[in-house]
Amino acid sequence: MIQENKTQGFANGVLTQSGLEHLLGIMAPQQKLGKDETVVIREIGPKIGRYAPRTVINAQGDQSDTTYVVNSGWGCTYLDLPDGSRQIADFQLKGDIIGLRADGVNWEESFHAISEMEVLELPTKGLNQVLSAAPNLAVRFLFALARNSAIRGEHLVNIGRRSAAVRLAHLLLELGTRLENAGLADPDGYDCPLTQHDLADALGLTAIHVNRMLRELRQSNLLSFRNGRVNFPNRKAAARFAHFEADYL
Amino acid sequence: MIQENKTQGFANGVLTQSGLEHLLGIMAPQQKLGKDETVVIREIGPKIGRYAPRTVINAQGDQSDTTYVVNSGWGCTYLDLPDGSRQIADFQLKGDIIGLRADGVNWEESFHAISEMEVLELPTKGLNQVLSAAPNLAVRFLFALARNSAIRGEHLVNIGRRSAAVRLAHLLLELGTRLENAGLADPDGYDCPLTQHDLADALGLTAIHVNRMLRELRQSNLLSFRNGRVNFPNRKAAARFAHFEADYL
DNA sequence: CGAACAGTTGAGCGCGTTCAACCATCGTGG
DNA sequence: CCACGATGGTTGAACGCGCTCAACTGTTCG
Repeated sequence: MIQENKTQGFANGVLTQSGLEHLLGIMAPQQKLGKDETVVIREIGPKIGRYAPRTVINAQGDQSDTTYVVNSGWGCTYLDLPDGSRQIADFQLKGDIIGLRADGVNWEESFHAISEMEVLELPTKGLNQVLSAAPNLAVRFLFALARNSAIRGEHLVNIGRRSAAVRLAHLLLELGTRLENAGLADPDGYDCPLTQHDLADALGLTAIHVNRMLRELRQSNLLSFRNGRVNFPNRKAAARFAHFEADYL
Repeated sequence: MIQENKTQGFANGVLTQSGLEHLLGIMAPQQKLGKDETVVIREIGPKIGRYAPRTVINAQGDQSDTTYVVNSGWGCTYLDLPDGSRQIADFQLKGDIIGLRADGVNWEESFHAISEMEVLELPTKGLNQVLSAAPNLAVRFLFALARNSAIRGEHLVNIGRRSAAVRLAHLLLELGTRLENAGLADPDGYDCPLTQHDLADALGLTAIHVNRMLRELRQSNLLSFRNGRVNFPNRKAAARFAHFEADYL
């Protein structure tokens, strides 16, 4: 039990009942768990995928018919541009869904494992049957998608209208809150596998400028990010500085 | 019939069967229309809302329990910032849904009518019942939300990684394609009720710079936007310039 | 040991901003 | 009927945030 919590994984790649229930709960905490949901999930033949850090799970333009639900680890979805740069749309943590879309619509983003990841893989084509059999599950997916849309809206505000330092602080606060909501961090900080380059690609900045802004934030005693660890020495001040309000998560 | 198509509205504020079917089709064109869908929509007591141009339909933070589906006109969802500026997350055209989310989650964006709008208003709390009665409809909502998420992803790329002129061209091409998909425009141009200020707020720019970039695009013969009309004298060149690919829509 | 990768710091440039005028159009009231 | 204020659009000048280019420092891994 303690071991399972520590790794946040399913035991030996087996889809345990408690693990699945826990995951669905985090996917959409507002929606109480229906008894049928786990049953129906199992009926559509889910697989458990494990991916090494820094591997591409699904590439831009792939004709994949898989919908993913993150169970452990950090991922990101991004778009590559012709000039070689990329833009990360959002980061995926436990309970986030990726790739759900209409049949025949190409998957125009890439999905990438940042740390080691364990994901639930569901064939998208079985979705229709799943929903008709378990309306609770349909609502759960809807809510998860709605939150995803809200997160992207907040990222748009961040990139479009905020200065580099505020942007950076906002993103690091968001990630901290999301980890907390998934039961994976406490308010004073968290382990973060992102590089400065990842942050830059998510924030529409260069890695060099991210580096400078991190120094500024550290020297202002608002937050620090060094050696894979984010710390909030004064989280209230950081939230005020970044205009961060967790309501959208 | 011709009159209805011209105004793209329901007759006299009445929810006609053909109008409703048409709207659901545009919401998620990939999904063929189930017989039960319109019936169930009617069961949850939909209203038809009409809004004058430049009015707020739903304000940031409102405890609204309404999900909207645009039937005619242009809207936008945006977030206001403490410094008085705002960021438009996306524009809503016919078939787009707004406000779908979990119970108890605040609506953290504002929804604004840009032109005169006609919207279908559905009580969000009835959603659960709707989905259990009509799984086809649930899938339709899922697909509409997934497309919305994809559009926001593309907007993130736009704002995060492209120059002002490319950004602007990309957005105007996207809006043109979306209007075409809804049967409201042809490839050479469309009527556009947006101000340069609206465009600026969507693109993370100032209205002044939008003005300059529009002049540049016009002088390059890529596209023009004057007096409420967008024209594409050379759409292929414009699409190449903007790296616009319509796959995500 | 050396290659590859992530992080760090400095100097100078340029895109998009701010500030400031000014014009055109339109609805409104004296 | 024109005066007017409000709104949207247009243009110029100068500033500054974040970029580019460049160099250098760890650290990890073959």
